[in-house]
Amino acid sequence: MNKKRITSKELAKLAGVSSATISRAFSPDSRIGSATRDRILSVAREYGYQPNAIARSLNNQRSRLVALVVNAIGNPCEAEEQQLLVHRLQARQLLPIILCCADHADRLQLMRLASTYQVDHVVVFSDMVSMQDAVDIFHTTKPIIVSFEPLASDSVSSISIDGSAAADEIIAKIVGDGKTRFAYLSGTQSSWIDKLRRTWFADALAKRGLAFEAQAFGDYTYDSGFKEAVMLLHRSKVDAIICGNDVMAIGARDAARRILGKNTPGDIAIVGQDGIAMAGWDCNDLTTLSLDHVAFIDAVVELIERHDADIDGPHSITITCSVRWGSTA
Amino acid sequence: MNKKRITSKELAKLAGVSSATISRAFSPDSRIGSATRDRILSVAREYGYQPNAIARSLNNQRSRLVALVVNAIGNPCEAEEQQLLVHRLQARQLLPIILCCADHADRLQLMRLASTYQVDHVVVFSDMVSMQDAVDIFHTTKPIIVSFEPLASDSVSSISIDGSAAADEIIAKIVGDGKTRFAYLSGTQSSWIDKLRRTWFADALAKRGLAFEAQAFGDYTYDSGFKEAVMLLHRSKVDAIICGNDVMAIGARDAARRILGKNTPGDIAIVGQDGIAMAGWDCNDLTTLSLDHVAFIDAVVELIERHDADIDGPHSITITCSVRWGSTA
DNA sequence: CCTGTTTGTGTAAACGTGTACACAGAATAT
DNA sequence: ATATTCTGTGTACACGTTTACACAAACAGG
Repeated sequence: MNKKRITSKELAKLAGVSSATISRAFSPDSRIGSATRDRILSVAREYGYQPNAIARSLNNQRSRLVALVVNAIGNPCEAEEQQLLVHRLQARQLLPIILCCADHADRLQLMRLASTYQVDHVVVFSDMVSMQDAVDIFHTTKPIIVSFEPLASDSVSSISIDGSAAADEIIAKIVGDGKTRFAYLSGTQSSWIDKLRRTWFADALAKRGLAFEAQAFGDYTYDSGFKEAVMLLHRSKVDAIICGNDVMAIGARDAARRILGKNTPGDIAIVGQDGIAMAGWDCNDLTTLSLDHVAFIDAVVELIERHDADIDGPHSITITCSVRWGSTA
Repeated sequence: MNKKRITSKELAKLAGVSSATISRAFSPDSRIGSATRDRILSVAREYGYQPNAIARSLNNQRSRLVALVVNAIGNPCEAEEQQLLVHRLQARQLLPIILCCADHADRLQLMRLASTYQVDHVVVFSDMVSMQDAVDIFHTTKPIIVSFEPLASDSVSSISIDGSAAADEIIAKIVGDGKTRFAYLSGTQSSWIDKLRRTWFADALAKRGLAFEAQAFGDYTYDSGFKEAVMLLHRSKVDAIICGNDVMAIGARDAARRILGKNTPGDIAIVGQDGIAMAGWDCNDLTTLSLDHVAFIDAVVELIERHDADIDGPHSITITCSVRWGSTA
């Protein structure tokens, strides 16, 4: 049970070779006789030897650890992407370390802690961390920022997301259905990502001589979507609500139906953003500005691989959003 | 940007001390003059020095890394607990490495990889990994198994979950409402956790002279809940479905309502398990056998701390479930 | 003033790898 | 036949810390 792990030197003695040869047996492309290798591997299996990755990292200057900075784990909008990314990383023998923190100061502290572990790559999903903070903390690593905005430089790679065309499609449909009074339900007060998403819709409205009549601020949760929608609908006579994410949209839909007896899309149109799996569930069937999660994570992996191989290529990739049409708008 | 990280020896030269003193400046309880420490810390800040955690781990034999073996990240039932645990770990300066793999062989391979990193603790959430596998792979670490069943030994700690009383309450209510024909919708074919959960309800039924009339197998997803419920309701005349988790219960409810026009709880009673936040959303309002996530994670942290401090105490903790009453049963 | 303790610091070894270098022997070329 | 390459292995050091030990200086009590 609590047996100590065997080291390469001890195994060397057992196999009658030097510790260097042990190391070679575990390195695929190294000069070693195949008979020796087989013998070593067999003895290694017998004694349960595995090279110590910590020692190897120290020597190699490569830890094969990847830090993922995220807002939350439970939040479905991020979770689907996290899941995909974790799988892709693991297929490349990279281990993900999750950094997830509600408080901003704590989050920076946490990032500093992770940087101490010499992570090879950093993926920042969180819009709460500025590019500058990430670069300062991981000055040795070149972080990958998921930014919704192309801000790559020589020290940061970025993936940006363009939803303007999809937003235009959605607005066209809703306006075509005769709706004219729009509200925007933000996910956060401060985030510029939220501002950008809002702009996609605001521009589409402006093109048609319209504008948002009202705005409210939630926190990306169901409860905040519910509460803010109630207040919004009591305050003004809007007939369409664009929400910062899908979960809030579900909350808003529930509020409209339950508290005010309004149905979608007849009485009111409700639109989400993200395109999470739950949006497609029969009980939700949400119309939503949908991100292609696979393409998105493909892009992240692509950037990581370039970074790994020190390949110079474009450091910014843009993903275009599409629409998932449901029965709420 | 790609500047190399400064080492303790270099900093020592800059501060006019030896590298040992640098190390002491960063260790809270070590003999060092406070003037020296202040000077070192100030120089360190100036040059952006941080001790290399990899090197420290190699020396200390403690990595402060924790491996979390989970089934999925996106799955809400686990995600809430993962989120809580990650926060608690980070507050203790422990970094979580997520191991998440659909395929069983891959999962074992992944666990071997993580064990290579000398993780200090292992938390196995997954019911797909046997206790024996975990012990074999992490023979140096004493894994913590979340097991639903008290199987602690000197090499494994465990947290078990008892839902029998809550299941009895639920069955009492449903039978009291006049339902008699029960079906169980499992989450998996093979998992013994699923079997255990089913037993809680089966026992409660047996106490009242009843038994499950039908059984179906899904995979814990919404879609499988929907599909299996449709088949179940076409096949037999059940008027109550107990589901393996909340997400499947929502799928089953949608199927009953949409495909067969049956409403809860009048026509059919539907019960979930887990007590995820979504169960409380207005559009769901699920009756569910609910786990106290906070108590649960408290228990995990408790075991980790005991393990950390080498305190001998009971290695098994049991959490009792309660009922969340909704409008579906 | 001498002995004994405390305080602060440096020296050196250890943690477990990977790899540059050296070198012996085998294989190949001339 | 010798000269040259190639193959397989060992030796020794580096990676960046922490810490046991040694030691000088400061300080206490007699």
